[in-house]
Amino acid sequence: MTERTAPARRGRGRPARYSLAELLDVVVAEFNARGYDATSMEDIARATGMTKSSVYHHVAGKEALLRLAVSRALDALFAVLDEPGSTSGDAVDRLEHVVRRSVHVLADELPYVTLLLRVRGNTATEREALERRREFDRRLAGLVQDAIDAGQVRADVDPRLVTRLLFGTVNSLAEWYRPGVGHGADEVADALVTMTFGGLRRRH
Amino acid sequence: MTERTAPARRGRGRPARYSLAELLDVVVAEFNARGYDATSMEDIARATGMTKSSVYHHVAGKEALLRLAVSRALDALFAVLDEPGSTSGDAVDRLEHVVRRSVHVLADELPYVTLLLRVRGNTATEREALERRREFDRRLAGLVQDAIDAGQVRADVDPRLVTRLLFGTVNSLAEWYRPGVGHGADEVADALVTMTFGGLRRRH
DNA sequence: GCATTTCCCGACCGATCGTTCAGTATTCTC
DNA sequence: GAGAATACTGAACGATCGGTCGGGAAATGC
Repeated sequence: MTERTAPARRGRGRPARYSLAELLDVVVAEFNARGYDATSMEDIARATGMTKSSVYHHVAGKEALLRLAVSRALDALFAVLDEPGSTSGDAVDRLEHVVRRSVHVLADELPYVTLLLRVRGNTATEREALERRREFDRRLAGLVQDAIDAGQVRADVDPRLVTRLLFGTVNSLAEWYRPGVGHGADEVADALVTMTFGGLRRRH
Repeated sequence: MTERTAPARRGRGRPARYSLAELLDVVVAEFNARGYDATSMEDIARATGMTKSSVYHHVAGKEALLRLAVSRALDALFAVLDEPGSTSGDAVDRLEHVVRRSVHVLADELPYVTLLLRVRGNTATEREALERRREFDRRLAGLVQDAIDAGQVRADVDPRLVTRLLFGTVNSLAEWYRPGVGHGADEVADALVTMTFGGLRRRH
């Protein structure tokens, strides 16, 4: 999305040790291990095997690395909303589709989404990320409202409250889900939908 | 719990501007606003109206402030497990009691629990807090297992997965719940139990 | 082989970090 | 009021922060 994930470009000078995407993978792992603020450029240099100044050859600075990372997560999440399953069909099915696909995005882009979910708003970059996240949450709330309006989700609970609980559950996956160990993303999505929609769907 | 919340002690010398508990309230608010690592002792001094060096008269250092704060949260959470409703009665009712009371603790001690949930393990203090959290989670998993063994919760989902989803939902409250605005803790607990237990309880 | 392009490094910058300390202010006890 | 006790301050500490810069290393194109 941001750049070709291939080793590097072909061209004139000395070949790079990292493509931008590869570099970002290493950096985001560091950010998540220690937290963005607690991770120094020295930490990043050590993790990449380069020196601090070499890192600055690839990116403008620490904040630019954060921007690249959270943008990747946000792009992946917003893409879910444009999928056919999110825009057509019964409202409750669209909602369930977005929930399931959000789980998969979280699993596929785990480090990037994890970083996004921890952004606090200290810098301009972080505040912009928070604003995009809020926009995403508004879209989700709209889906829940649609499902209630369609009479497919019980109406005796506040839709905004349901939205926060439902996607709070999804986001909490970032705290413990690890790809490859334990359950796969499909199983987790099944369990989550069973638990939450079991209580949300109108009995029939 | 940690100290008398009263203005200060009565005694010989100059009266203190803050009791330890009052100081901690201000500090934890700062930690949560910017994140622990991004909050400098200068920030804390400004928020309290004191100078940096005055803060050191009250506490040993920045890490000691964190330790006091997360201990308060952990003490409150563990206390829930010792309540009568958590130790007697049907297994599924004990589980529901712990969920509801955890929501209330999270609401009552919101800044402290929020801080606890964001601990990453950079220092010895943080790693000890993480270990206590893991012990708490183990106790929770035991409750879920009991409810499954008693045939009161559907057995076709992994108990550890259910535990993580269920209390992931509870913990996600820290991301948006604000006392005084929107719903009260009781309403949130009701909605959360309805949504999750609706899908968890065995149909009868 | 030589110019060009790209990548990378060592040394250093001013700012800020958490912390210390010697000293001053303010209060209580007697 | 003398003296003890507690609360607080200003200035400075070494360490580390994110970032800069000039130059050398390694590749391509001709």
